[in-house]
Amino acid sequence: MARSTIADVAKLAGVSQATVSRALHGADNVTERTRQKVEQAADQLNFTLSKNASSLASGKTMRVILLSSGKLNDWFDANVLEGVYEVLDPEGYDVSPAVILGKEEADAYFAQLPKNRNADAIIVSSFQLDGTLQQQLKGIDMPSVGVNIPSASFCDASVEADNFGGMEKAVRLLKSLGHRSIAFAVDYIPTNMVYSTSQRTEAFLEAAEQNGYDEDHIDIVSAEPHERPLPLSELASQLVAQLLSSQRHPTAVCAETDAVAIALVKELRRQHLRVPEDVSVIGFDDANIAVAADLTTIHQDPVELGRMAAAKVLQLLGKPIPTDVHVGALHESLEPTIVLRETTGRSDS
Amino acid sequence: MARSTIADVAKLAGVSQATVSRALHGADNVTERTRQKVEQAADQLNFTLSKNASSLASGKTMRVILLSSGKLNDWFDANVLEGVYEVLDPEGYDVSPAVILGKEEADAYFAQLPKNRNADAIIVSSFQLDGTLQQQLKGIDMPSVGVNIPSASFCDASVEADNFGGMEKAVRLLKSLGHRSIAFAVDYIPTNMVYSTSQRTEAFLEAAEQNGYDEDHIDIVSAEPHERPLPLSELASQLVAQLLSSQRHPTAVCAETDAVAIALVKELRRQHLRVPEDVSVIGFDDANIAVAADLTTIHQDPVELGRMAAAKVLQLLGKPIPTDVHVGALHESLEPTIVLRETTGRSDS
DNA sequence: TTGTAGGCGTTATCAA
DNA sequence: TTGATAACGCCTACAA
Repeated sequence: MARSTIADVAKLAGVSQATVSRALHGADNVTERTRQKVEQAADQLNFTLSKNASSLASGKTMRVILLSSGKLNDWFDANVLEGVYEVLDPEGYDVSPAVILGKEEADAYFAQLPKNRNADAIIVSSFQLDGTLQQQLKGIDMPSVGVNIPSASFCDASVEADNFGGMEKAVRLLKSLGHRSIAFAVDYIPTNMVYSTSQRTEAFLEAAEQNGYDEDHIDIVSAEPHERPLPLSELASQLVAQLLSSQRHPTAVCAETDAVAIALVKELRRQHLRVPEDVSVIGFDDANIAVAADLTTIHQDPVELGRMAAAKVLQLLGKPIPTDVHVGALHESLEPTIVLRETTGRSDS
Repeated sequence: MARSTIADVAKLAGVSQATVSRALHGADNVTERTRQKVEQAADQLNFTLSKNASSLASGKTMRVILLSSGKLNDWFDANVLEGVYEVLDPEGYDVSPAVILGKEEADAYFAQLPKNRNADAIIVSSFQLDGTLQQQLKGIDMPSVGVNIPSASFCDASVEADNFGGMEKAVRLLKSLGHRSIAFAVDYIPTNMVYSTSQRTEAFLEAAEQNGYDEDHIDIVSAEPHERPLPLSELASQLVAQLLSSQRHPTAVCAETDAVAIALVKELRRQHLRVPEDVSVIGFDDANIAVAADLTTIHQDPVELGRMAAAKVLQLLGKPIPTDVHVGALHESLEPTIVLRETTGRSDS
């Protein structure tokens, strides 16, 4: 069955193509009677508008790109995608996910992007862009909104989970629990690409200082430099070794992510240290693995970040925004919360 | 900066539009020298082809729809998406995710689908389609491939994880461990939509029988009917109550999914039963929460399912298939494996 | 190997 | 409110 075109519908309904187009788009300047005729005809012919043809003619693609720095099955990225999809899909937008894993890929992608007007807007999730890329992003003619991007002022809008606020809460919790010496555990981060999570080390240091921890009571433990991702067990083993051999004897550790935290807990227990009795551990993210592992952690909500980002896209595109989506300033920050579970407790010492 | 068109490039390169098109598509019938000229010109003008215009002219959309029955942040669906993306993206295809959550949405979507030639192919993931929908899917002119769809013969191709084979392994494990009375735990499944996981109950029963368990040594515990998703703790509490009050005193339980299994483990421990000493628990899926919770489980690989599905799409589209992707028969089944962790052990009784 | 020209299915402008 | 008709940017016979 050959696809029918707007011309067929027009003929069947006895009107012009233009009218069909108007009717099917719910334009206001169409008689109710005409609209009905058209809709009937369209139904009969099993017709819907071709997105491609519409796009070509109108210049609107009805598509927005979601650029992720992680794979689509990463907890964070999958959740952002879900949020973005939730608000964009009902508005008739396709969301076109794209992933960019390293600096080279990013360069290649952005070099080709400005030329390519194949989307109405772009959402960039979770990585820092260097000066060149920022320029390129600015240079393209479509609105851009950043998600969890440090200093995202080069985007037209942005949302982020406040790493600093989150870390502050974690540190304050540890202080309340009586921990005198605390540590931060972090995987090695390749220098050629800065991710959102890399803010967290800085955030931890800042929070620790502000809460009265001095150099002699702070440890930063991190993995050896490595090219490809380390198995978590290997990572944890390196980190725990540093933790246990530190002269500062930390009794609590914040981890960069839940995954790192969980690996830490397992390795600590393997070394016959009790968590939380001997060592407290706090994660970051509150991914679904955190509840599975009963991990105390900092909760952020990437689905909501995605929703908000999508709302900003709509806003920048001059579209009405669904009432159930929050929308505030162009650049917004979400305050993480802390979730107490089983891996933190009072310090004995 | 106004977007430049193929005409601009043609002029600058001193060739015809047709040649530009050919050159940029890597057609073989273009002189190397010509190609270079064209590429240079394109570069200079910051030009790339417009996907929309190409699609319209060629009839190929270079887009494939991925239809999920779960949200995009569900473990299974996110992983399938990743797999699909991994193989389709390098081939120049966009993957356009769409989610359909209930029977009504499915009806609406499929009713509109046949009319809508906005993709080159469709991948349908993880739900059973009733007769009508099957007909509609058959009726459309684009290739369809199913992922984890029971009896997917109405798709042009399909891949699935073998629930029966997986369950068989789980049951055999329990038998080896000396468990005489075993149970299966399952959430209530709304009757208006059949998911892939609903095969698992059947699979369990079949496996149990074949391994010599009779009616007096098999329990199926399931939640009360409910409309909206139950909190897992609530679900677990219902299930554990049934488990512990059964006259058959099961010493091991297979769960429909990892999430159910983990909730079960927590609730059992809350009731002061030891896992695995008193009760063994096996999950299904080997999602990332399973390793976080040290859960013994049946491992399946949805990323690989996604990859294979995408490869089949390519195949159906008559495209060459990347060498690193497995491709076999049109309808294939993947055998799950069992992963031993900490929630299973010998039966004491 | 390259060029010419018609057409892909809509939208938008301008009249009517 | 509706109807002609010219774009939109590219592809693909077909011809050269």
